[in-house]
Amino acid sequence: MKNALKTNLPISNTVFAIDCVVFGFEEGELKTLLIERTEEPYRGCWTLPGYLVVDQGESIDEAANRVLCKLTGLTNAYLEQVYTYTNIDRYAESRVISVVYYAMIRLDGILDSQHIASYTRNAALVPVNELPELGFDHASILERVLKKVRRKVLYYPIAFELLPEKFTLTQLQSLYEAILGRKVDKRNFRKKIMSHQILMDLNEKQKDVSYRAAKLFKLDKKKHAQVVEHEFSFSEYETSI
Amino acid sequence: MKNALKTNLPISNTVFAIDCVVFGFEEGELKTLLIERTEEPYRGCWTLPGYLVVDQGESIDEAANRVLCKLTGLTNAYLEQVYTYTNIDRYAESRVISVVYYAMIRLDGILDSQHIASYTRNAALVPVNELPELGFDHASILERVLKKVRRKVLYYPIAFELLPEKFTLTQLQSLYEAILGRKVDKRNFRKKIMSHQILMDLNEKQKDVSYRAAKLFKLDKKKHAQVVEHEFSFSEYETSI
DNA sequence: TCAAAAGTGTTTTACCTACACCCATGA
DNA sequence: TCATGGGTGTAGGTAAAACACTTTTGA
Repeated sequence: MKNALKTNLPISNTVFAIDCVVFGFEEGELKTLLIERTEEPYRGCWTLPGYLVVDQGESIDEAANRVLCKLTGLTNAYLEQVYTYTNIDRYAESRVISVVYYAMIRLDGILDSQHIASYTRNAALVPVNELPELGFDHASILERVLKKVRRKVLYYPIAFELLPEKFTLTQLQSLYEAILGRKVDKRNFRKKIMSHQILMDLNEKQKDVSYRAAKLFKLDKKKHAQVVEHEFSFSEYETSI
Repeated sequence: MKNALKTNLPISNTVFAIDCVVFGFEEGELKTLLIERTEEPYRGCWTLPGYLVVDQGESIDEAANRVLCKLTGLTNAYLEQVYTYTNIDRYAESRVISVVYYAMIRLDGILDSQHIASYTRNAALVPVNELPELGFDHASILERVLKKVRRKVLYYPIAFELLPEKFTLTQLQSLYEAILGRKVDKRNFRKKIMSHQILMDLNEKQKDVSYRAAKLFKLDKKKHAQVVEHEFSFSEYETSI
C-alpha cells in the first residue's frame, strides 16, 4: 500500500521532482524510456525517469532540460510541461510534488536504444504497447501524457521531432500510426500531409534498401514556424461551432 | 523591473502558490475575477487571485478548491489545472512556484458579480475583452488559459459549466460566441449542438421576457458523461490523418 | 523474375457554410 | 400592431473516406 508511508509534513518541506516521459520512435514503434528500480519501494519495478530538483535558482524548465540531458545527452530536444502531480508519495521521508514533462527525441544512426540504455543505468526504451507494470502512479502519468500527445499530433507538428532530419513519407506515416495506435490510409495520408506544405522535397532517395528507394523529405523550417505561430489546423477543423 | 528583487534561495525555500483564473458568463460577456492589489509591488494593479499553499498535508488540487471556495463560496465548481509557472518573482522574500488553475462558475440569480465583489475584498468580475493592465506575469497566464479554454470548448462540453442549470439555445450560443470571440451562425449552431444529443428538452419556457419565450434545456447528465468518457468530437473531426 | 515497398486518382459520402423568412409573445 | 427575439430548411462546396493497381529497384 503505497500511501502507508505518507507523512504530513508542512508543505515547505515538500520536495520537487521532475518526471519525464521520453518518447522515441524505432522499429515502427513508439517507445518510452523506463528505469528499473534497484531500491524499495517498487524494487524491480519499472518507472518513469524522475529526479529531484535541488539546484539553487534553477527553474523547473531548466531542471527538466538538465534531467533530459542527464538521461540522453541531448540538450535541444522538444520538451513540454504537461501536469503537476501532488498526491505522489514517492519517498517515505517527505511529500514529493512532481512536475511532469514529455520529451521527443530523435533516434537515428547516432542515438539509438542501445546508446540510451548504456547512457543511463537500468534504462530501457520500451514500446508503449508492451509496457511492464509501472511503479508509483506512473502508469496513470504515462496515460495522461499519451492522451495529450495523441491529441496534439493532430493539430500541431510535434511528431516530426521523433524522426531523423531526413525521412520518407512511409516513415512519417508509420510514426503517426504508432502514435495514434491505428492504421491510416496511405493515399489519404500523403494528400493531407502534402497539403500542409510543411515538407521540403530534398530530391534525394533512400540508399541501401533492397527495394525501390523512397524520396527523402525534411521539415520546411520556415513553413513549420508559421504553423507553430498560427497553430492552424494540422488535421482537424478549427472553424466549427 | 520585476526581476530586480530575485534571490537565489535553495529551491527547498521555494513557496507554492495557486493562481486561479475564475471564469463567469454574464451580460453576454466572458468575465474573469481580478483582484486589485493594495500592496507593493504592483500596488493599484489588478492581478489574478492567488494564494500561498501552506497547509499541512494539503494537495495542490485540494488547495485550489479551497482557494476557489474562499473566493466565491463555491465548493463544486469545475476546476482544472493548466500549467505550473516557475519563473515568477512575485515576492521579494522567496521564489514562488505557481500552479495555475482555471475555474468555471455559474452566475445566476443567486451568485452574480455583486455577490462575488462583496465576497472578496477588492475583487471584480471583468470582461476578458476589457482587461486592465495586469501585474506580475498574469497577462501571459491569462492568455495561456484563454487559449486552452477556447480550444477545449470545441471538443469537450466545459462551456455548460458557466450557464445556469436551465438555459436557452440562444444563451448557449451567446456563451460560445463570448468564449470564441466571434459570431456563429444560429441555424448551424443549433444543428450542431442538437446533433450531439447532450441536451435535454425540459418542455419549459422562459418566463418574464417581453418577447416570445424560448425553450429551456438542460445538460443530459448521462449523455454528457458518455461524451466525457469517450471524449468524442464535440465539434472537430477526430478521425483525420 | 520476383519480392517488397513506392507512388498515384477517382468516386462517394459527410460535414460545413451560407443564407432569409415566418412565428410567438408581451408591451 | 409592433418590436423583439425564437425558431426553422436547403442548396452548394469542400474535405474526408474508401478503394487497387502500376512502378521501381535490388536481390
